[in-house]
Amino acid sequence: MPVTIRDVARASGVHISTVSRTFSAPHLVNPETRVRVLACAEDLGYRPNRAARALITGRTHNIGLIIADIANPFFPPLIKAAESQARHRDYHVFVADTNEDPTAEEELVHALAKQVDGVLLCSPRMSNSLIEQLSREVPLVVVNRQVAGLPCVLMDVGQGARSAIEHLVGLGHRSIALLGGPRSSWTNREMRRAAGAAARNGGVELTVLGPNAPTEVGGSAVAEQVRRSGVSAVLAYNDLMAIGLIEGLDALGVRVPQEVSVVGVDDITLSRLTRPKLTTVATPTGAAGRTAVDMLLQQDIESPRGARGSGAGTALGVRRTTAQVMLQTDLVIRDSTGPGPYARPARPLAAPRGPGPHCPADPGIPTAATGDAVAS
Amino acid sequence: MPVTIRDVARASGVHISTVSRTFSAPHLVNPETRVRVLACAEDLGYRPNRAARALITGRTHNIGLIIADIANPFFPPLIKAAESQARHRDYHVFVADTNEDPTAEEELVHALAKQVDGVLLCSPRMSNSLIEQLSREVPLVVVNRQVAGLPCVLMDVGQGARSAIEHLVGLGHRSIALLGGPRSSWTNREMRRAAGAAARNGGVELTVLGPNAPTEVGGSAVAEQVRRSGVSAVLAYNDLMAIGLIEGLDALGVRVPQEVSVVGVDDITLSRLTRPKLTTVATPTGAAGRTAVDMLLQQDIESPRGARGSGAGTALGVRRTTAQVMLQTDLVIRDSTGPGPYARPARPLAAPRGPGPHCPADPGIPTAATGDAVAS
DNA sequence: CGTGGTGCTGCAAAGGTTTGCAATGAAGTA
DNA sequence: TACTTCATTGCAAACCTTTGCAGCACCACG
Repeated sequence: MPVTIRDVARASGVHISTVSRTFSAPHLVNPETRVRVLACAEDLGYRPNRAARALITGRTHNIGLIIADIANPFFPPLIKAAESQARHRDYHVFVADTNEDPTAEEELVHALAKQVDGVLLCSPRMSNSLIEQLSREVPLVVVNRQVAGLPCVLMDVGQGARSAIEHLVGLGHRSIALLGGPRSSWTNREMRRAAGAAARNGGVELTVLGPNAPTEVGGSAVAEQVRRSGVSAVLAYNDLMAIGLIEGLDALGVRVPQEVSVVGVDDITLSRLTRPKLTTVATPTGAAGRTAVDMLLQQDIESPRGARGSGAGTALGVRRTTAQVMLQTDLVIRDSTGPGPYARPARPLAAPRGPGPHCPADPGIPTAATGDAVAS
Repeated sequence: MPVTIRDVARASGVHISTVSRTFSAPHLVNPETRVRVLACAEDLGYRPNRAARALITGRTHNIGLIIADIANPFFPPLIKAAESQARHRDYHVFVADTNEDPTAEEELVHALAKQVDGVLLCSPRMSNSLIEQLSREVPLVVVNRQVAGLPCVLMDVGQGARSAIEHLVGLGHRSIALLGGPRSSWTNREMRRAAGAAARNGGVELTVLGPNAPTEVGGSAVAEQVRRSGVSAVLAYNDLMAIGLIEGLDALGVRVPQEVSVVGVDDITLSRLTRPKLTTVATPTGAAGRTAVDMLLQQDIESPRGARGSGAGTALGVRRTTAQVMLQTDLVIRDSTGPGPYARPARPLAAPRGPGPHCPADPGIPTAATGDAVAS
């Protein structure tokens, strides 16, 4: 019932190879023949069978995008950027959600392997060794994880965490909690490392609470624990947790930022809509999506896998690009952070130094950073 | 380089067909042979090529999910439910985002057509006739759109809009605005129809504002217009617009719900986290995803497309299930709606009547519905 | 011993497309 | 005229898998 290349060939009185060329190499066929074939194809409603085409060319013109949790607002901007970038290059993107489940991740890579030309692994939860192994099955680009020998796109959450801690220390907080995220998250490890260093550096105490589910409920679930710990400020693994935590604290009668300051990570749209508006480390998700697609396609074009007449020597030249890109993050100060118990009348802050913390002029509740005071 | 069935056959000293059967019909092969083949396959890291398998069986064990806007929090629960349901049936789901663009929709259906066994079209923006045409190319199930001859999953937003209007009328609002969504949205038309009828019924005035982009910015963009229109209550196309509107009104110094009441639709997670918490019409998104997958697989199993030895008579029996399922919606009253200018001291409300509007006992800002007053 | 059945395996076609090579014919060149 | 070049088209192999059919060995039964 589905109309194939053969039907078109019969209808237009040419060989199937001519029909094939009409679609995949039009310059090789006589203009008159071409229009005739195209007319017949149009007439019959012919569409090339992409599976069959993929089978012989080894290229599907699809790329797979594996996402830990599609419901996390962190990801949609990344997905959209990847899609638009891919579309420019005449590729389609298939997204798959793993529900933070490493098993599902592996399974989906296998499922996608032969139906896409490459896979973007976003914030994977599986082990590095498994990733390396899977990369032998299909070209991989990893986002938010460092894997030796594979192209990676990283967001500098270390720098972000440091800025956040420094911001809190500057506000007079001496006892800070870090709400950890999933144990297997690279971002999580980076944050712990950098936040720990920054805390030592600033001479303040850092309590790590976690791991936790990187969601609102994960955040609100630790509210009680945060209160008991007696810290005056919290850096959360992501905005969702930060927002959940604020909710949870609110329910406990603890006010943010008056009693506890909270900083998130990601700068999801939502963080501008809650009350108080969230101070957070903005991550360049769009750029990450675009970059990842570029790296994948670049590596992919070099080695058209499985094609036959690939001439001599290419078998050797499977030189993979193993570039690692690190993208900047940016602290955005809003209303969820305020002066801590050890806030001293601070010297007036210098003008924003270079590309550092960004402080939007907000007419709402003044943050400590905007309030001026006498030097100590 | 990639290892094929032939390599496994060679390594284990059997014919490729035996290898094939080891995977797709294990009971047909001698247990001893089977373990040997499996061992070799494991050894070599063999994975059946799904494209090739699909080419001959006509079944990919994938289903496509086309979504208007993945960044709209309305969709993720639907996606997740569809995925989990599909996974139970040993199917994988590929999600594609169209950015509310009908052209992208069509293109993606074509791209997916031969790589999936069926497509779920969620809140499509293209025309009914185009949908019908595409349905000849690949089995389709439509969500949030009524298309004759195709299986559809609908959410009863008409009922929802009616409840919302009645709720507002009951609170003493006489002049209500409806913030329309995308023109080509079935949901949008249904809401206008039902809200219009309910308004006439209640003897109140209904102003339709729109169409608008179904996002926060779409909502905040009409804030000024809402204020000028002088209405005391607004029913928005979805929660995102409602939240955007509340923000926009806030920026204009108009307080919600004191001066204007706002009702959304969808009950996204976010609607519980904003201040004020949003009164909204909850839609059963998870159920919709599950149902749609079920309907697709059911229709799909009946007609294994393109297989060869399909015996006699099946060509006739392509009887498609054209069931249409309508799912209930549910008004959830929170804090964004309050008494209107014509609120009369209401008689004490009767206990929640049956499965109607749901009013959670909320210790926060009392809504009009929970505040008691003297009878008129 | 012949017949029938059963359990396992191999053979080869089929699915829809791409593509190197060869064939054809026409046009251009010497 | 003979030879080359070029544009156009056809031929057939190849991609990897599934599956109906046939072959084989073996056993049991009569």
